[in-house]
Amino acid sequence: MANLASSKHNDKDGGNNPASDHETGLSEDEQLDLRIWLRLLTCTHLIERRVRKNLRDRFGTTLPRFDILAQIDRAPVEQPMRELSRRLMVTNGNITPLVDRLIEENLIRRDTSVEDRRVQHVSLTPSGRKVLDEMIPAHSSWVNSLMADLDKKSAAELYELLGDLKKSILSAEKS
Amino acid sequence: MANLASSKHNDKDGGNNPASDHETGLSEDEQLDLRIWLRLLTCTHLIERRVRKNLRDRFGTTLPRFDILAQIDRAPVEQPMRELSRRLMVTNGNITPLVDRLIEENLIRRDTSVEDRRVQHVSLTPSGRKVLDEMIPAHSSWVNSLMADLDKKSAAELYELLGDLKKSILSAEKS
DNA sequence: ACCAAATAGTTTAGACTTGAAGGAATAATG
DNA sequence: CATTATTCCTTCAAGTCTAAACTATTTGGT
Repeated sequence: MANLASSKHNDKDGGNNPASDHETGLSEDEQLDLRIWLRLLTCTHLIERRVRKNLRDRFGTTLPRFDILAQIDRAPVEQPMRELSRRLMVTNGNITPLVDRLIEENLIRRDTSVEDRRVQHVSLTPSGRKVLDEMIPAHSSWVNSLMADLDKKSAAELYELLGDLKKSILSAEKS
Repeated sequence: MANLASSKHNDKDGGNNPASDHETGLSEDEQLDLRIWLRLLTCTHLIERRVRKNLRDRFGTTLPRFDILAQIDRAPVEQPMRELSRRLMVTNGNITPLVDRLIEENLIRRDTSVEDRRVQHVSLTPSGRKVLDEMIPAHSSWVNSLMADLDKKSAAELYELLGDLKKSILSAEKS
């Protein structure tokens, strides 16, 4: 779901703060941050919705399953489940049933690591490889077409600024 | 979940396309688009995770419930459920049980419209008003602190570029 | 007025996600 | 070594989300 909030919250400073908005009680900067957050969510939801629909219509699969396959493919070597959950930023308990499902569909394999028997290595089957080789360029083209109106310079700037935002978030999380 | 994909997909053009990456078979622009998409997701997930945790720890509630309350508050007048689902960009069937839950908690009310009896108007109760008045500034401060390292100019640019991206997505969806 | 089409909401089945608790294996410490 | 702590994964309950089918109501075209 989204995360909507900025609103006409009561102004409690009596209008003494010149940088505050009488409707919200928030400073301009605070408002801008919230607006960024809302746009971020909007863009993410719009893209996700399109990708989900296309994955379902054209490949009969779901975004989480595709994400797992793509992440397995992305890694240089066999990776443990913990790597999947870390990279996909979801909890461990989420990965297990998704992997179960992909194994049922014969798209991936799960093998207990020889060095550490707690670890489960996950890898693509030939069948999974084949399916993914069709899905990846399709997925890329969907995203590409959604961003088609963004010129190259804007795209590069957006990429940089999102990097700055990410850094800011991570630095705030640390403290 | 995320949506990971760019990957070392096989290069099928035999290296004849000067703008393509031998590892991915994608042009630079296509790669940039995918990278933007991944960063967008990362930022969204990081912020959502923090907001969810704070809502749970400090208010014992969830993000979807907060979103509903905030969206009701945000509207100038009583709004029908369809407005909620449209603005929060979720399906209708999702809103109903969330509203049911908030009614149970005595935070909102649902009244059948007099003009059109299909329509259900949703509004805050005094209790909901009170709770929300505490949540909104808290939420704002959380987002604010996550973006603290972003200077004002960057924030303004990011906001604009996300607007451009949104426009691009919507224009692609139309066609 | 009649009736097909459209609209608002609800319900349902299936899927995903989280946080917390637990089991198995390994690492760290005395 | 023996014990404690940590790590990896699974299981579980509760909640969210979607798409599709359904009900109730209103609208539009005749």
